[in-house]
Amino acid sequence: MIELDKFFKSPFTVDNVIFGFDEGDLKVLLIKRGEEPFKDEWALPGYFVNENEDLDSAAKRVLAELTGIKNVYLEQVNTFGAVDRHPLGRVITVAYYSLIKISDYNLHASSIAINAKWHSIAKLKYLAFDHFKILMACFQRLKNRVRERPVGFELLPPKFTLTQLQHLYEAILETNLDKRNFRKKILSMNLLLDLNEMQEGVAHRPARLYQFDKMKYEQFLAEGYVFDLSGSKNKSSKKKSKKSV
Amino acid sequence: MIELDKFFKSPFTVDNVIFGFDEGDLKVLLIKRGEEPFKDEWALPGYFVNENEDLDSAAKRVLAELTGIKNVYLEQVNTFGAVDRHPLGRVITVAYYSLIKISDYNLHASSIAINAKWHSIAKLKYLAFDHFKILMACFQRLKNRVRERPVGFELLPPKFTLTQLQHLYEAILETNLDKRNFRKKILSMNLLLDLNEMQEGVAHRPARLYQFDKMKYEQFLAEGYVFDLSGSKNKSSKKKSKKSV
DNA sequence: TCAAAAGTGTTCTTATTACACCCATGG
DNA sequence: CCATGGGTGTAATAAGAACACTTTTGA
Repeated sequence: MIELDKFFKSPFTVDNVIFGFDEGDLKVLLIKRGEEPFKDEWALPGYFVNENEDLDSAAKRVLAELTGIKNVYLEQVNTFGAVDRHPLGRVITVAYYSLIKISDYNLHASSIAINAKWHSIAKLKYLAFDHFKILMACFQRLKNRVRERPVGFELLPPKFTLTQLQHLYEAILETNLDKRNFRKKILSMNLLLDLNEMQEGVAHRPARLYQFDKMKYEQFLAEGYVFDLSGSKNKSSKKKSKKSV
Repeated sequence: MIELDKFFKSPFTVDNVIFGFDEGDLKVLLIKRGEEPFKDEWALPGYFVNENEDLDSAAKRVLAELTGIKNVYLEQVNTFGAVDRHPLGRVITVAYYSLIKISDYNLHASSIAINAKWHSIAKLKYLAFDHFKILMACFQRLKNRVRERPVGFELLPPKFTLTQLQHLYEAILETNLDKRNFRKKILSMNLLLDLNEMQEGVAHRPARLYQFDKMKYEQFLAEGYVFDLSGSKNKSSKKKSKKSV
């Protein structure tokens, strides 16, 4: 029988890339570090995993302590274990991302959150540790996920307009979509519930409000449905020589 | 400044799902355990990570010690850290899969390999620890990968026939493909080099041999090419109510 | 001459793309 | 009455799916 104690042991952490969507922009919740190393630099919220804690639970705990939010979309992405990734010694970190509705998040709910702030992803260039690399890995995963699963709705308020939904997809996919083609496609999936309600107080024609029909999606899933959002491209989003054969 | 020593530490391992393709069947290389726990059960090859070893290096080491093969396609999939996943105490494991050409692998090359054997994935139902779950996660990842990157070629000998290639895709995707549509599609990608050589010694019309043109693929990649193998389905592969919108 | 796998085109159907104007509201 | 974003349909093109027979070889 092997003896576990004879092997190298390391502390390990979870880091959580918390995505939110606001003002047409994809954002990530970062914390300004209060101590060395990387004091006063922006970093991903994360913490050491406890002895009796599963990885997913640890990631949820990090999120709940920071935002007070539970019951959230959470996905493990990758584990970063470069020997020198932490200046004080070896620390392995398991990266997660989660999707929250910014409206649910109350910045002043917790004391930890005092140094937390939403940042537009597009503008970020650097983070403490290897966190920028981690962020990019999670962003890439989200990009892929959003095409094949209806996870985008996790980022929107329960009632939303089709234009909001389109802007969300455009922000995540970093592309432009054609309005008519997008609407045609998304409505043809029959996953949106038309609430027969309208926007109020906007200085233009008010838009219809929709809700994601989770029940229907789960029913479709059971029938072998494949969510697939690929089309509805816009001329201006074309890259060089796409040859999707 | 934080003190790393005050946090919980755990040993951690890498497990490597080594895929191979032989006789039209997708296989995985397993080891029969020589000691408790799970003595005499089949398990994934894996081992503890050393203090000065990156995760990828550890996964490569596991593969090299077992098969003697280096320079291999390797991808990290997920990290499994359930508190009770190892009966002797907490051990976190980072799962990788690798793709090798079975012809490159010499079973008798190393002493560890004495208890190693290729198993058809389709027939497996159980493995030691949580390794069956890990295997399934890696298989699922491979399924997704193979549609969007030309990784399948890593599993074939350098020269192969179109039928071998089709059978490989069928084994990974667990579906049937239409011969004519498959050929049309794969050839239209211009990623295969026709070697103008023929199979020899087969009891039927000999097939042309092809080679994957890696140079061309990398050139296409740089131009924004998107590898996408979706079509060429066969009637008999149709599932219930596919609604790919 | 038989068995076994190689090789090959066309038609139908479905999905994707491109594109421009009128509508409803608040200020 | 103006600015702002909401809402709508059609035609052209491209991709996917269905389908059957002839060829070449070794045994």
